[in-house]
Amino acid sequence: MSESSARQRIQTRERILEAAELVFADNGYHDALVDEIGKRTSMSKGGLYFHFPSKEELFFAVMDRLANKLVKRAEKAAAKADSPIAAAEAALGAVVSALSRQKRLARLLVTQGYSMGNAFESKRAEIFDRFASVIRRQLDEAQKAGQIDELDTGLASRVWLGAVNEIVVHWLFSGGPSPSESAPELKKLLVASVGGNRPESKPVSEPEVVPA
Amino acid sequence: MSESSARQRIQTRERILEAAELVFADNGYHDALVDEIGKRTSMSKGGLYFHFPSKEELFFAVMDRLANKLVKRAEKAAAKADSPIAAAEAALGAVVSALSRQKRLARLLVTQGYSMGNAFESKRAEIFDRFASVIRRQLDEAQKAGQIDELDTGLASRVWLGAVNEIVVHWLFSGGPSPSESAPELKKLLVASVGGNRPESKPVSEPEVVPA
DNA sequence: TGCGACTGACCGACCGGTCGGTCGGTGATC
DNA sequence: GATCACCGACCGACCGGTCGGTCAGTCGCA
Repeated sequence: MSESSARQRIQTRERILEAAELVFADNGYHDALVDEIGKRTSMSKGGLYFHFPSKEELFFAVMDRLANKLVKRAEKAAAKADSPIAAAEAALGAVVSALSRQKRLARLLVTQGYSMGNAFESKRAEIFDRFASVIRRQLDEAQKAGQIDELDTGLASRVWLGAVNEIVVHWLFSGGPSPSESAPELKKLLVASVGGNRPESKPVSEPEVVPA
Repeated sequence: MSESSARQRIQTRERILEAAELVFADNGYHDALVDEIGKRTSMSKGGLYFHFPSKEELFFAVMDRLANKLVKRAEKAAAKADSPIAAAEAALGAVVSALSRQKRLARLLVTQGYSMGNAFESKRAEIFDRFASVIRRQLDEAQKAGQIDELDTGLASRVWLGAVNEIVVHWLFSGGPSPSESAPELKKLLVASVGGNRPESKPVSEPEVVPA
């Protein structure tokens, strides 16, 4: 049964990725030990190296998997909204609420990558660009619809992302308020930054909470 | 002459700090070698360890020194402005222009710290809080003066910081436009985010360029 | 019997930190 | 002003723990 064995294979990979996610999130790339990932997977180091060629590749795989999940979540939230500006808000809200619910996930995406050293740069850029372009697409639509000012939506999307990033980091490092707590006020600021709320925009409902 | 020897002492410390700044900026904490710092200082490892108790302490000293410089610069720029909201813009502009001029400095402040691992968290928090409170103070003033909306200035200052941070990182990692290039548009977005530009606010002149 | 999945002992490069030693200068003593 | 004790600054060979990665071997299934 090459069928079921293939299934088995990706299941094992998944198991490893999940364990690796935990370990990387807690310790950062450099301080994460391959042996520790092995322990959590109940698999030896050699076993891990059968499935992934290096610690670095494993880390990238973890990051890709997470970014995929989150981007999809953001896009889904955006699709449900009934106006472009609301969609942008919804996408942002979805990300914020997901990160708020899972500190580890937040740590991993937002800071732990850097501990890899300069090799992480292009990966970071790739992932953040994906998020930025989700926001950006909505802002472009909003602009076409006349909901917001003429402006550089590429820059604006990065401002939004950066804002979220900082709120999350502040929460993680300084014990600031949970991002989801600040979300309403944060959305107000960001929408105002692009000149939204023309006559008045209806408030956007929070995305419902679904397990990751 | 304990006088001149004390002077000598801090001069040597300064020499080390400068070399360390380069090496940490280029390689990140973990990939930076103490030996390399020694090479650049024309001093042996033992010599370095005479002046600093550990690699970690040396790194923190480098970060503190930089943060001090930049915060002072921001405060000076703010002091020159003639309205609170202009002061906030000026402070932000000063930081952006300093970082634009020195990629290495930008790298160090904005990303390389994380490569130290979780030990860096509190240092990062401390440094960013210092910048945030410079912005925040101005926003508080602006609010008192009725220049901007009622809002959480703590949150807003972090939004501003985060935005700058992301613009800088994007420049560093993805070869985006220089932050100083985006600065005017960026300022517009951020001022709008706090509801500035009431009747109209006069544009703020760029801080003059002085060597760091 | 062949093969994919997995084991775990082992390797060796790497690097922060140590420590015995060197040396130029300084100031007290005669 | 010569001698000497002393000290702070610095040297650099070396140590020792760590950890990513390897590989010969095992096991079970088809």
